[in-house]
Amino acid sequence: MSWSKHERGGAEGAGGPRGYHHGNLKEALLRAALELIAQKGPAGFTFAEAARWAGVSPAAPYRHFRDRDELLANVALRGFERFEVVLKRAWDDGRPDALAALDRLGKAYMEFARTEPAYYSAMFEAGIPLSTSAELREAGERAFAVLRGAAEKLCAQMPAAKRPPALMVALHIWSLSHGVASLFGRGDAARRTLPMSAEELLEAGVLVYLRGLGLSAAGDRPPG
Amino acid sequence: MSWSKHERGGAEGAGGPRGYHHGNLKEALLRAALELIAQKGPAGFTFAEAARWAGVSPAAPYRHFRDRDELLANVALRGFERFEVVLKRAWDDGRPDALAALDRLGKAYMEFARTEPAYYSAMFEAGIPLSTSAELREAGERAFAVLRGAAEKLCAQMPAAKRPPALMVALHIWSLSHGVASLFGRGDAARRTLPMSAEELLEAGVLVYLRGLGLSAAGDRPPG
DNA sequence: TGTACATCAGTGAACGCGCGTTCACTGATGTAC
DNA sequence: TGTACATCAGTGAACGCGCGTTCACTGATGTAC
Repeated sequence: MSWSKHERGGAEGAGGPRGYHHGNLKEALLRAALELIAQKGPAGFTFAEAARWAGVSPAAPYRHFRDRDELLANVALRGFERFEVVLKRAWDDGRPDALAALDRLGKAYMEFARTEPAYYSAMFEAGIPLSTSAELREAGERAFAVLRGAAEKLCAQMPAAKRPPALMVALHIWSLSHGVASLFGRGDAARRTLPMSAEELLEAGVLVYLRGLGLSAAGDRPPG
Repeated sequence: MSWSKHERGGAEGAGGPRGYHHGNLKEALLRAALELIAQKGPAGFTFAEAARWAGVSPAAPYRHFRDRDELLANVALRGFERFEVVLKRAWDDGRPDALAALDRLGKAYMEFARTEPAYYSAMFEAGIPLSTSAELREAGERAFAVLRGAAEKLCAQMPAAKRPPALMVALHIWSLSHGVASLFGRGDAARRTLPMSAEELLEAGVLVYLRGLGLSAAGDRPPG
């Protein structure tokens, strides 16, 4: 790896002419894919165009990725890794208390979907089988594990007699977040309009849900 | 319209040779699109292949649809219409009571997503702007109106002082349903695995949510 | 420090393919009289 | 009932295009001595 010597930005342009070797083509291709997905969705992204965008011949990408799908899967993998980091930071081990931390977690979820639509769709909407690679599946599970950890902390606050399964709680919160994000959370033309922000909608939904679980601190009057 | 004379099935095959005129090509193309979307997703579906599948020359579809997108939008339109019918039947004006009817509604939602994945992805995941046509937007709104009507009936049962906005309730239920459906509800390779059925997950989630709204009949102990 | 060499990461030309789209056309259908 | 004609819904050949993929190749880099 000689990346440190040849660190380069995205496409050709800023940085003057490059030599015969790109130096960091794999990285540049990942960024190109991200850019193209953001522009036209995971469907409208081609291997050839990624190469062009990276300023390289159409044969070059084959040195780094078997095919288009492998590149896409790598984008999704990286997306899960970032997602995990973002969610973990927001959750912050449930400090100062689980409810406040969960609120941040929801906001972070929506912010990720909004500001990284390309990652988000590679991860959840590109139809990449999780079986593509063990690495991908594990990265996805680590991201989900943050939600699950949050659910466990919440459930631990409840009296054992009326404690729901933490896994189920995590799945509910994930589903609601994903539903809000994909229906209302993005800037596409395909977006549905809404009388409130997606963040607010999600926050209100989670509060109602938690109250339903019996978490008494979770808002004592109906939200609106 | 001479369809009654020439009523035909999907692709060429059963039914013997057809004449110069197909007789019901528009219909056949819609079915072909549906079939192809089901097989390879909304991305992997081409105008030319739909024509081939309908047993017709590649130029023929242009008599019925301006381009690929218009055909896709028609699939989505028809999907919303069917979705509305299915949801309405399940809701059945809230008989015998709103909670039982809402439970049926949730099951119907999931069943539609599961048995009609092609419609479902054309409607929600193909990235077709709702602004494509007024017809499409209105069909989408009519389908959502069923959920909204259900939310209104539920809210009406609550004391006015603690009554949440029905629109918000409808959006929460829709988001949760869509989230469960798209993460766990379909047969793709991209599906996530789950320790329970998607229907059960959704039902449990809705119950918790309703309890959070203060609907006391909505299950008095935590589900699991 | 210099030289020879292996390895790596690119090139660029070529290919076959399927798609979208157009065009003048033609067979079938429906209708006016 | 029959004939002439307008309209409609197809054909099929052709085109340009961009993609995916391969191939022998070559320039740059790193390393052994």
